[in-house]
Amino acid sequence: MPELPEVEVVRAGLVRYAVGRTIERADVLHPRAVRRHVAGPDDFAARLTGRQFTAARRRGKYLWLPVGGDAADALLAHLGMSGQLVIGDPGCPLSGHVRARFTFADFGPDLRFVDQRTFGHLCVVPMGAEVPEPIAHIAPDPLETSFDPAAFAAALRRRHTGIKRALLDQSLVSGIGNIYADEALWRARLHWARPTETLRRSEVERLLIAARGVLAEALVAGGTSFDAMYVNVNGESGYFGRSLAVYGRTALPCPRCGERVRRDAFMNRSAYSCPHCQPRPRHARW
DNA sequence: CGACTCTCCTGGGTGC
DNA sequence: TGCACCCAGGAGAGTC
Repeated sequence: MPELPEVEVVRAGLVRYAVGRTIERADVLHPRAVRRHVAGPDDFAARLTGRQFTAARRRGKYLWLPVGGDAADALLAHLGMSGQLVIGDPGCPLSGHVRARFTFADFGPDLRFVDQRTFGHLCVVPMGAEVPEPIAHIAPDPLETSFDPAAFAAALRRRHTGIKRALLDQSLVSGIGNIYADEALWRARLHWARPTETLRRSEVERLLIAARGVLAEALVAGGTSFDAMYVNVNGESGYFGRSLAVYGRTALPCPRCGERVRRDAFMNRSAYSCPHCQPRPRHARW
C-alpha cells in the first residue's frame, strides 16, 4: 500500500518522466477515478489538455503536479490502496485497471493511472497557496523540514486516543499508514493501544526517531511491496518488504527477542506487535 | 470540536 | 467445481 516512501518514489519518477512535458490528451477511463473533481471527467480533461507539468510535489501521501498556463492549477493525486502512476508505450493496449491516461505532445511515453481497487483519485485544483486547498488539513510529514517535533509531541499528548490511531491521523502527522505505524511502534517498543495522553516526552521522542528511521530506510529501499500492488513509474517494485519486523508476520519470531508476533483486530483491520517488546498497557485505548 | 464508526472497491484466498 | 464469504485499507462523511 502506498505510504510516504512509496509516494515519494513515485514523485521522483514523475520529476524525471512527466515534468516539463505538455499534455496532448487526458482520457478518463473510469469516472470514479475523478469523483473528487466535482465538475466531472470532461472538465477534468479540458483543464489539463495543452498544459505543461511544471513540477511534482508531495505532502504525506498526496501528490500534485502544478501545470503551467493562464490559471495556476495542479493535478492532485492520491494513490489510495492500489493506485499506481506508471509510464507506458502509447502504442500498447491498456491493461484492465487503467483508470486515466495522459498522452504528451512529444509523442513520448504516456502516463497511466492504474488502480485496481479504485480508492485512489485524481482531480484538478487551483494552486493558491503552498499546498492545494483540498489538502490544507494534511499535516507535514516527519521527514519534512517544516515538521515541528515539539508541536507534534504537544498535540499528541493533548489527544485522548490510542497511539496507533493518532499516527494514522493525517492531520496530526502525515505519510504514515498501517505498515509503517506498526513498524515504528515496534522500533519504539510502544504498544499500539497506549493512550496518547500518558506518553512521556522521551517516549514521543523515541517514537519520532523510530518513525523517521523506518520511513527513511524504506525510501532508500524504494518502498515496500508485497506483490505488484505498488510499483514505481517504471513498474519496478521496492524491496523494503523483506525488512519488515512485525507487519504481516503473525506467529513469526520477533527479530529482537524471538517471541511470536501477534495480530490484533484494530479498527476493522489489523495491528501487529511483539507481546514481549510491546506489552499491553494497563489502560489500553483504541 | 473531538472521538469514533461507517463506507467506498476489487480480487485473491478460504471454507463448505 | 462453485459459491458465499472474508480480508486488505486511506480518508472523508456521518454520528454522538
